[in-house]
Amino acid sequence: MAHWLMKSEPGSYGWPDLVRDGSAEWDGVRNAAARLHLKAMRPGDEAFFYHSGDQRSVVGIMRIVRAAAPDPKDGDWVSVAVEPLRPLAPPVTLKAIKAEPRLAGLEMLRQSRLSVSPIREEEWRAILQLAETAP
DNA sequence: GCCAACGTTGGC
DNA sequence: GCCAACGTTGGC
Repeated sequence: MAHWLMKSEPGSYGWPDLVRDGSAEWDGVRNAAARLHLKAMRPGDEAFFYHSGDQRSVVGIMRIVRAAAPDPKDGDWVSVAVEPLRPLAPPVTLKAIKAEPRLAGLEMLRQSRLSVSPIREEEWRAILQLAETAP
């Protein structure tokens, strides 16, 4: 099972919206590198839900429930279907991520504008640990 | 509000 | 095919 990180502006679609909806089509991605990552996703993969903008935190974990299919709004692009698994309480802030040496190689730090990025196994565990040990 | 990073567009 | 200009994203 692979792990991912997916960003959204909470003002446009946030974790609470996903929890309310029960599932969502993760569409609107218009970046070639992000599209490659979407296409690599398999049902059962897990992804962090990251709030960009003011919050700048990983706020929850979701599960990929359907592989990539043509984006309903534009068939040149793709979307996957996701479901919320559980919130990260407390959220893991970008600040905490940057302060953790084990996360120095994180793709989302290297390319801050990339909205869908892969997360290595060790990195996934390190972020979960940050959530558990946060004050 | 500004700026860095990066993608896209259009002129040549 | 190159590159300058411009637009967007996201962090500070």
